[in-house]
Order: sequence, then C-alpha cells, then structure tokens
Amino acid sequence: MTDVAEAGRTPRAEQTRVAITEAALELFRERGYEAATMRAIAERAGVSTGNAYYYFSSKEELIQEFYVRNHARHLAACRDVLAAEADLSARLRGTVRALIDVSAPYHAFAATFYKHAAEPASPLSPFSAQSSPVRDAAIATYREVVEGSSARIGPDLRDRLPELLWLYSMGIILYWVHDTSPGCARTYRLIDMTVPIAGRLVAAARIPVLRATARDITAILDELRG
Amino acid sequence: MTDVAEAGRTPRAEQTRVAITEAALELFRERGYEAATMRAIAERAGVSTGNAYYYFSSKEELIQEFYVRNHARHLAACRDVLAAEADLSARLRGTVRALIDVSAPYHAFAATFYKHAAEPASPLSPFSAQSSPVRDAAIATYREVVEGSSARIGPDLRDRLPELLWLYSMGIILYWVHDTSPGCARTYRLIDMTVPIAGRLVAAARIPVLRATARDITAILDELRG
DNA sequence: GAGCAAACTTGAACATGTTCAAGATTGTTT
DNA sequence: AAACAATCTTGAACATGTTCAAGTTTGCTC
Repeated sequence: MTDVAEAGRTPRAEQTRVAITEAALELFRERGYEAATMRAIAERAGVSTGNAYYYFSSKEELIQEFYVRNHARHLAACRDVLAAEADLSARLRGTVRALIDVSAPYHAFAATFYKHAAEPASPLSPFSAQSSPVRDAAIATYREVVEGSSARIGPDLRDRLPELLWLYSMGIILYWVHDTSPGCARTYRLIDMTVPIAGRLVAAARIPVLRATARDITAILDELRG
Repeated sequence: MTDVAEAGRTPRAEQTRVAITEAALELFRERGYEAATMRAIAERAGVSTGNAYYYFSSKEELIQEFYVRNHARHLAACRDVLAAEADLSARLRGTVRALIDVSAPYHAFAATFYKHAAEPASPLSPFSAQSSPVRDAAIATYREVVEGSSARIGPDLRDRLPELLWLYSMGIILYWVHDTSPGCARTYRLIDMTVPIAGRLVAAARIPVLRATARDITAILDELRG
C-alpha cells in the first residue's frame, strides 16, 4: 500500500484519480497496453506525468481498475442465465460464455497486457494478494453457479467446486487470449465441448469407483492453496 | 527471420553469437532477467550494445537458447527412468520430476522472465511458431513416455496422449513458477498427487462408460490445435 | 594485390517507465 | 488572517530496450 487510498483523501484527489483512470482505460482500448504511454495517459487526463505515479505506483496498477469493471460487467451478463437455469452444466456454460462475451471488446487489449498479468510477482497475477478481492468475487460467482443448481454434489466437493470452476474459467481465458479465430469462435466451441465433461465428472464423482479420485482432487486443491 | 541464421555465416560471427549467448545466460542467472541489461550483456561479451541486436532481434530472443539447453538437460535427466520403468505412471512421474529437477537452478530466473513467455504474440510463448521445434521435441519425449510403457491404450488416445501430457507438464511448470515453498516441495507433491490420477484416467478411458468422454477429450485436442 | 560487395561492428540517439526534489494548493490551528 | 502541516502537482533527470546511419573487416573476383 504505497499509494493513496482508493476513496481519495480530497475531492480534488478523487477527481484526479478518476481522470487518470478514465484516460488510461480509453487509451488502452484505443492503442493497446504498450502504445498507451504514461505520458499520453497523463496528457489526456490533463495532469503531469509524475502525478500519475502519485496515484498509481506503476503502469500495471492501472489495470486493476479494468479487472474490477470487467467483473462487474460479467456479473450483470450472467444474472439472467443464473436466474433461469437449474442444470449445472447450463449454468456453467452460460456463466463462462458471458465472461467471454463481456471481455470480447478488450480482446486485443488483453493480448497486449496479458504478459504483465502472468508474472508471478506482479500484483496483476490472478493469484496475487492484490487480486484477491476480485478473485474472491469471481469465485463467489461460481459458488452461485453451484449452489443454485439442481445437481447432487457431496458436501466436500461442493465446498471446493467453485474454486475448481474458477480455475477452469482461468484456463478458458488463457485459451481465449491466444485465440485468433474470427469472433473467438474457437473459444466458444471449447467451452461448449468442455462444459459437458465437467458436468459429467461432477456426476461421476458420486460413483463409488471414482469417489477416491474425487477426494484426491479436493486434496490437491488444498495443496494448491497452501 | 530478421536475424542471422543460427549457424553463423562466418567463424567470427559464430564466435560473437556464442559470446553474447554465454554472457546473457550468465547474467540472467546472476541477476535475473530485468537486471541483466543489454548493455551489461554486451559488455561482458566484449561487444557493443548494438551488436547484440545484430544477432538477436530482441532481448526476449536470448531466452530461446535457454529453452533449447534446458530441454537437452531434461532429456539427459529422464533417460534413466525411461530405460528402467515400464509403468506409465512411474514413467510420467519420473519425467516430470526430472523437468523440475533440471529447472531448479533457474527457478528465480524463471520467475523474472516468465511474463515474457506468457505473452501470446511473443516468440517465447510455448504455443508460438518460433517455439515449435523445442515444443515438438518436448512432445516427442512424452511420446516416448507413452510408447515405452506397458499401459494398454486405445490407438486414438495413444496418438493424442503425448500432447496431453505435454500440456499437463506446462501446467506443472505454471505452478512451479509461482511456487515459493522451500525446494519447491509443493510442486513435487503436486506431481506425486496428480500423476496417479492421470494414470487412472488413462486406464478408465477403456471402460465403456467413459469411452465417449475420452473421445470428447481427443476431439477437444483437435480443436485446440486448430 | 586492387577493388568490391557482403558481413559485421559501433556508439550516439530516441522513446518509455519511473523517481524525486522542489513548488503549489488546501485545510487546520492559533 | 498568519503560520503551518498535509496533500497534491510539476517537470527535469535517469536507466533501459531498441534503432540506425556510418564505419570497419572479411573474403571473393579479376
């Protein structure tokens, strides 16, 4: 926490912070991450270059705003399907497709900044401490996917499934970032092909033969979490 | 292909290229990726800064050398286990553990350059065209893991399994890069926990009930490949 | 070996992310 | 309202990846 609190300590500070954020997100979309220089962002925001660093300790930190807003759009986009569907596979499919839907306008941008999110030490990493609020919010969404479904799931798997599904969505995002097919059609097809398997695996976890494997997988999740 | 062919067109060129490569890998290990500046690399190699760019079109391209050498070390490290073991799980476990073994000295370095490998457009991406020689070599290693085993595998799965196992090893690497546990013990535990599941899934693919799922998964691989 | 083209090398110059000492503004205390 | 501290802002300066026009070396042809 080297930077200023998000609320802003002064009305003017809040105003400046918002101006910088808006300018950054505009330029990111217009030019991509690298080409949106800090000088250009500051200029469009009407402040000096150094001033941007008073509010954001690095250029990467400007992307956290993108994360927050994108998750909000995702929530809105999957509300309908989560209200209407009861089948687990249908709920998962709708939720993940909604994620790709709302992210689509930022596909080019995502390809240019993704490298910064992949760095382990980066605050942009989906596994980083700085990302945990938005990560927890995302996992909560998948908890709703599970809880609101009619699927019969053992209590232990039920606990871990939201996290597993979030990991699954991260994998889809990983593919999406690399996907150059028109309209990212391949990503949608990948979703449609993998979701039924996930659904079948969840169902199979109740079969005695696979019960042990299911337990192993939840144990691995505990391992992953540390 | 904007740069000079790898063999070098002149003895002197070859000598310079090697000097730059050696200096780069040394400095990468000593200081990490960011801190090993192109000026420092050129200086240690005894050439000018601009000369490094005559041989490598970017700093990132210097890492391809690391890939090649690391794969060679990996091959040597898993030769014994592949010669001795017949059980598929044991072969896979030994091969992936060997990958982590040989990569261990570069763990700190990997964390500092990993971001550049994650960028979709980067030639360092494991999915990029530039990486395909070393990727194909890696997949060939997992083909040997499969072919040399006593496991009974249907012909269709047998074809795709090497690629699947390579993807699996990429997932392990992804975890390893983020792993901060002493000696990366967590990564080894993750391998030990996941390998039996992979083995069990391969065996289960022969059960009629799961035959369809196995077919789906191979179809997905075709989708992934495009 | 003189001439020449290709291969190779140089170092200054440029753009960008980031830092920082100094200045300007704002709110509070006396 | 004067003094003062906290907050906010500035723009020059620095380090680094990268480019490029110009120079040097090498090997080949006649």
